[in-house]
Amino acid sequence: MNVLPDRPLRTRDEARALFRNAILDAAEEVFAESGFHGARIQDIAARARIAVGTVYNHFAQKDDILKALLEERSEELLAELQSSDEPSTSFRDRLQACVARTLGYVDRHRAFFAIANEHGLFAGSASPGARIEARPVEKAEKFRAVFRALVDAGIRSGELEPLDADALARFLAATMRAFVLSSLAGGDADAALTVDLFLHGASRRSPAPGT
Amino acid sequence: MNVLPDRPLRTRDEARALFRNAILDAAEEVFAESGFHGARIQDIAARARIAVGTVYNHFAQKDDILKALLEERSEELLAELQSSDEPSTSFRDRLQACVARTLGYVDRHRAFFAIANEHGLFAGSASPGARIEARPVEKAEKFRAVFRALVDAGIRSGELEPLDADALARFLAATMRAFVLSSLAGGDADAALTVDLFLHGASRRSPAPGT
Amino acid sequence: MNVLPDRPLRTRDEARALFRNAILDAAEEVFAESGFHGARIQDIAARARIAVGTVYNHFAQKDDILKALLEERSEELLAELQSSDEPSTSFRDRLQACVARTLGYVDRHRAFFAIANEHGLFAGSASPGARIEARPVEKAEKFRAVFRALVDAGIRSGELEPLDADALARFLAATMRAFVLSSLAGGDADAALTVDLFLHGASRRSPAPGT
Amino acid sequence: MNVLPDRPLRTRDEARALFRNAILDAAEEVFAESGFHGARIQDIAARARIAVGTVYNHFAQKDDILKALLEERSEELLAELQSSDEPSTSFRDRLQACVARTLGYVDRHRAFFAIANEHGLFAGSASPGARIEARPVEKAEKFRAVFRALVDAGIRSGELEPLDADALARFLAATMRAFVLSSLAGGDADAALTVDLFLHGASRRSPAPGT
DNA sequence: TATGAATGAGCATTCATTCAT
DNA sequence: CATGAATGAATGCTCATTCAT
Repeated sequence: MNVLPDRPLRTRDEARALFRNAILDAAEEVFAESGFHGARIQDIAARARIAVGTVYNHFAQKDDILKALLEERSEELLAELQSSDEPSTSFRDRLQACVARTLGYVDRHRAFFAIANEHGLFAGSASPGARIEARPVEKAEKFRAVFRALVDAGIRSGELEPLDADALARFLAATMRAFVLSSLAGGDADAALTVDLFLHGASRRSPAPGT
Repeated sequence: MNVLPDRPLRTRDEARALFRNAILDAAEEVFAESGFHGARIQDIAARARIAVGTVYNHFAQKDDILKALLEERSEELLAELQSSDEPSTSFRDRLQACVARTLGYVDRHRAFFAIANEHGLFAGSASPGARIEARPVEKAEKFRAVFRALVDAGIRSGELEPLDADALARFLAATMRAFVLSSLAGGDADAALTVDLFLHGASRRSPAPGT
Repeated sequence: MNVLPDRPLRTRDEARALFRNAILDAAEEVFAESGFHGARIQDIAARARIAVGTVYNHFAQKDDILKALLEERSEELLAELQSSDEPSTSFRDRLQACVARTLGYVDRHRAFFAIANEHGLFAGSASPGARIEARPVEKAEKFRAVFRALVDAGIRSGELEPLDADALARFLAATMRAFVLSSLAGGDADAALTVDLFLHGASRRSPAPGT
Repeated sequence: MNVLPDRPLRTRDEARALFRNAILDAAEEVFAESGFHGARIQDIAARARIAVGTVYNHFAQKDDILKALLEERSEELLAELQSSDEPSTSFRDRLQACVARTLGYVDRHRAFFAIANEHGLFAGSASPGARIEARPVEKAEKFRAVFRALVDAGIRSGELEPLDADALARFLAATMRAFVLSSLAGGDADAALTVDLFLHGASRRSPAPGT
């Protein structure tokens, strides 16, 4: 076992956290590669360079690994989104910052997003079988809340059409998801384009002269 | 077993097709309820009121049931979308017809969509583990092609902004997906609103008077 | 697999019963050799010359095998004891017949008795851990009832001292158990001696002349 | 950990003995509650308020805890039985003292007896799987010896019927076991009745007048 | 020596697949 | 071809035991 290479361990809790993290990191990769059901605890343990039993010293069940993964990684992203939101700036700028930050996080945690999407974190999956109990849904709620808040602000400031805020929030989530997936699939993902499409749609703005 | 109650069977093939369909229908429900991995062949057989062995007389492996399901159901939808597309009408009308037809199909095949979403048919999942081999991806390609064709037509006719057609197609797929999911979740899904957001985005169009 | 060698199987139920019995027989041996916890399903399956999965086609859990074993074998013994009881004969004869029958059954089902004793069937174990749920206890109750009935008859007929019938029944069970165990351990077990000790105890009856 | 609260520890050995005893006491309870196989080292350690590793500083294997428990507790009882045996008194009195002492010990060590019975200390279990190696049997031998000695004395003094001494010893053990179990189960256990049944059996002594 | 986390062999149970009827 | 019981590889989880601190 060599989760903790060089520096001597300070505290017991520090060591625990290292193991826990090694497991989560390994699980992130294995889940992303094989899906939740296809992932074997043994694979996760092997990838983390620890024994199977050790996994169970940190998580009571396989489910709990997934839950912790979704919970903690998305909490990170949420924190990043919220901490960096500048309510004073224009709505468009806030939106673009949000998109850019998300795309950045995606780039650093491709595996997590692959999993998160499969489990409807970003925009609800419709299949109950894909969800592991209710917890992930709570997380999804938080994301929805972030989008909803953004959209509300936009409506209040008059920058967004005063439509059904929930529908707009869903539309925003979907638009972002589309470009996040494109980015995951190896494509380019342009925050400016994303925001532009969300704001102005795909229709021609400046009609060709002489039309 | 009683898949085929009243009318006497004409041909051998007719009987085979009835079994095959009963299996696919059962699988659609069971997959939607429990996810692909959670679904047991036995459950599918039971739902179809046939024996386990019979399932294997029609499909070599569990995977093949899913593949056939995605293949055939989406072929249906594709056919419906293409057959009803009136190239002569305005782009907006074609688009709205497409959205309306899709929402209608969703309503008749909720279970199929739940599955299709999980397997990235409509807008690619990023997790390889969630996909069952490569076939579904081919189907997804066909959907992309439909959207792509629509978008191309829109660009050519000058009704859409001449942006990256792939990006626009993805944007269209995502927008539709958002409202399809909302519809699946029991919400209202308005074809007109969908099209509107796709075309003009969420930003305020007619500034409040006196702004 | 060869649970059912020669004669062709008549009915489906007949085949089921053969498997079920093969499993119970195998389990009887394995449990007796290794104890319940030491016995592995695989061992039972191997001894029955069937696959592990087949065991689970007949019993939902390991526990259920033990329960069925105790239940069915003791029901057999109970039936034998009751069916052969001649209420018209003298108490002593009835008692002796009961003991003799039991010793005979023991001889034919040594393994079962080893298990039954471990699980308190015959005279309650005091350790809750050794018992598998409550069912065996119900069986034990039935045995107690048989002894109790015998003892009651003895008291009524005036052949037994009118003491606490429960205590007498316990005493009878214990006496029989002692000789059953002795018989299991390979010793001689004499029905007449058993009955004699139960009836007259160990003290000297006819004092040596000149004492 | 606080096995040794107040008084300062004299010697190293004294400390060792305290730990050892704490473990045995804890094991006695846990074994009695869950059976040997159901008991986890961790449970025993927790009950003793020490760490798992500490258990292994005192006992090399789980088995050894059980062995020591049976060994030492039964040695205590044996010592008590032997030390208090007055060879000069009448056989019946010696017997009754023996029974009374045993019942007293049972009352103070219910858990031990639950275990001892399960492991055939008092009157051999027939299941090899229930036994943990050969040691407990040696202990059982000692008990048998005590009963055997008592019975021999009885025969020699002419107070017992000169039957097979082993059979009589087994009969005595069984009789005592029956009342010990009754006592464990919460019933009354009467030393006088026990002795009486052993000596004179259950049959009517003073025929109803006029018979 | 006490500690308690790491270890991994071991086992019950599941379920896709086969095949005799 | 339908049937459904048999099959056995695969996997989650447990827990006695070890060992670095």
